[in-house]
Amino acid sequence: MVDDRRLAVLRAIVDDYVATHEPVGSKALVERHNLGVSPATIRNDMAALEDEGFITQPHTSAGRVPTDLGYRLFVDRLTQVKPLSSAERRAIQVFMESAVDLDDIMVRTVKLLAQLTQQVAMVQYPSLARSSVRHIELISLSSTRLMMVLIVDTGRVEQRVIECAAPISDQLLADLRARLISTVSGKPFSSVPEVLARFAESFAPEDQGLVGTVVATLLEAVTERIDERVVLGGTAHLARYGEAFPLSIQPVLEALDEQVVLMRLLGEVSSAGGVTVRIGHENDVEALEATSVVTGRYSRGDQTVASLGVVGPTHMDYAGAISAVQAVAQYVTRILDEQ
Amino acid sequence: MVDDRRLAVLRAIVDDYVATHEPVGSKALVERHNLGVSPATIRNDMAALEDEGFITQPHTSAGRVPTDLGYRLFVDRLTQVKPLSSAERRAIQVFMESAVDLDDIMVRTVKLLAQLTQQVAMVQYPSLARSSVRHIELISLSSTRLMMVLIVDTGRVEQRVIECAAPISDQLLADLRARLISTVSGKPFSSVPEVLARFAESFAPEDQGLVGTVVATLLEAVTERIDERVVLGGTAHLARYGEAFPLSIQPVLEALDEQVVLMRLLGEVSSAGGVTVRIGHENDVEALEATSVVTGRYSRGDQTVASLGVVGPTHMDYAGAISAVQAVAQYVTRILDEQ
DNA sequence: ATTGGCACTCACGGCCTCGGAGTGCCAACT
DNA sequence: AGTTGGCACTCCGAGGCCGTGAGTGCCAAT
Repeated sequence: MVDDRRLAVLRAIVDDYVATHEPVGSKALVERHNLGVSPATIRNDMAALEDEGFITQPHTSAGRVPTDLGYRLFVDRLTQVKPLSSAERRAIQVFMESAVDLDDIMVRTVKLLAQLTQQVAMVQYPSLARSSVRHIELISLSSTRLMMVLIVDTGRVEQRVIECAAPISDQLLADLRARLISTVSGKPFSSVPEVLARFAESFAPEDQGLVGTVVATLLEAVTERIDERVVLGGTAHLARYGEAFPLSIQPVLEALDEQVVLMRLLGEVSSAGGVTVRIGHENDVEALEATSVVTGRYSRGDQTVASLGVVGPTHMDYAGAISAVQAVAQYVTRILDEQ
Repeated sequence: MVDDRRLAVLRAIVDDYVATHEPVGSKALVERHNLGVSPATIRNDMAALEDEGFITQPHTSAGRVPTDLGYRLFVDRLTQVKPLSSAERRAIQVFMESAVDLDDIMVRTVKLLAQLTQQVAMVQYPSLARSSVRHIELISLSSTRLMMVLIVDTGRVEQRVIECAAPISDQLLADLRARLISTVSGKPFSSVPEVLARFAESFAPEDQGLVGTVVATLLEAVTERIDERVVLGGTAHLARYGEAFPLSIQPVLEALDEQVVLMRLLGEVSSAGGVTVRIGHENDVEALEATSVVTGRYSRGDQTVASLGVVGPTHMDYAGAISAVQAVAQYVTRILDEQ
């Protein structure tokens, strides 16, 4: 009973604060939400919530504001994702379906996400699909060590050292090299996994272990985010919070300017398939202490391709952001599959 | 004599205002710059400059602030571009030389430019170089009208209608189509002009007019900015101007979020080879009324490839921005040529 | 456990004052 | 004519001073 109401109070505080961006007091709370109790009772609950670290007051005799911990609890326990309206879904569909190519899809996606959430949106976007193999080389370093050199048509060069269980004969190496070259060179990264699917089978059984290792290494190199890109959109939404934003938006913009940071934000996704929310200092990027990041993953076929998400102030509409990220990720996945 | 001093005064005002972002008065002016006259004289000059529309006062009994027109005059007449220090040049060289591929060059360029100017930098970057022709089709619409359909390997489709001076025989059309396909399909855009250089010559003299038209149309389509991209960097610098920035930075960010706007900014470059400066409302983008744009062009070989530039408040360091844009454009050109 | 009452706190907005920087004008000087 | 010093005037902005009101914590009563 008591605990239930406390949660309700927390939810109400978050809701109000998100809506108004102003500390919320006990009286306003009972008026706006129909909790069937008096302000005094709420005050007690608030004191308890403050003790537990979920809310805080900017100064004595001001209303309460949720802490990062408060948002965390709110997100974990209270949010029921509100599905998008059917009108929204239709709009998304139309907007996305008119995309021309991969670049266009990404640009549209980021626009869409920024629009839906009214936040800064980011879409990670493996250029895998556009790179292709120019050449591949296998060099023997010692009897059990190989170096694989992969030359991408963008001019980039990737090197890997491969440790083999058993010594490799020069002949096998030459054979493997030749067949590998003829199989993958000129092929776009995206098709390499397919092309190599049955590659090992054509070798003698005793060599398949080694071939498998080499193939696996190559696949790893190709699948890895070699040449990733992140598109950013809706940065203007940051400016909306004027002075209300804790501190200036400058550090945030600086952070978002760094590809590396964006990658990290988008990379640190929970293994679970759903949407991840990182609140305030849960982001280990210092400049983003006052922001929350909502990320999701999208895929093509049945392999995960990359992530997308939004960045906004901690006092954001989590329910909306989560459902938008989820929905957009789904649509992108669908569009990619259709292509 | 008089006019000379007035220009000196204007320059001093711009210098001071750029440095301090505060309206500059007559007394401060004579103190900081050693104009050999008294404040009263300066006041007279200021009054004249104000009459002519070069400066203005935010309110009575405040110092003067340059108008857009004032900046224009300043840029046109007074700026002597200060060359970069040799240390700067070396740093640029090192930074740029370690670029891996085209993408990397662009990312580095935009970073560099933002760093040097402490402004928002943008680099236009024709993906021409990366697109290639998948297929080309010629369809007869009437005896003198053709439709050319160009399919790019990114999946994009370009259509052009070609009006011919004389009727075209089916046979010529079929021949042209076949030879065009075999000549350009699979070729990267960048090589198409070269590949088609002597294409028309292999046709019968009486057909060369038509073939020339078709080739010209194709070249146009290929050379045109079909699939251009713009990278943006240093947006954080906008936030530096806090409230000092006329109005909020939101509209500016919004504008910069739009590829289309960026294209326009970078596209409207004076035909002259040098650096173009557009000040305040000289940009016909409304949101950028309070900003100036400095753009330059870079090239690969001897054909102009694309533009780069910076966007900042009208009270920016024009001399620095101009020289930085110029220098970076030169370096990019050099790097591209070396590749 | 909940509630009404009460005294206390403190940010915020309005109001006023005052200093100072800057101006325009005018008369005097070169 | 151009330059200069003097002078009265304007007006922004910082600082100080309330009064108000929302909000709190505590306590006694239900």
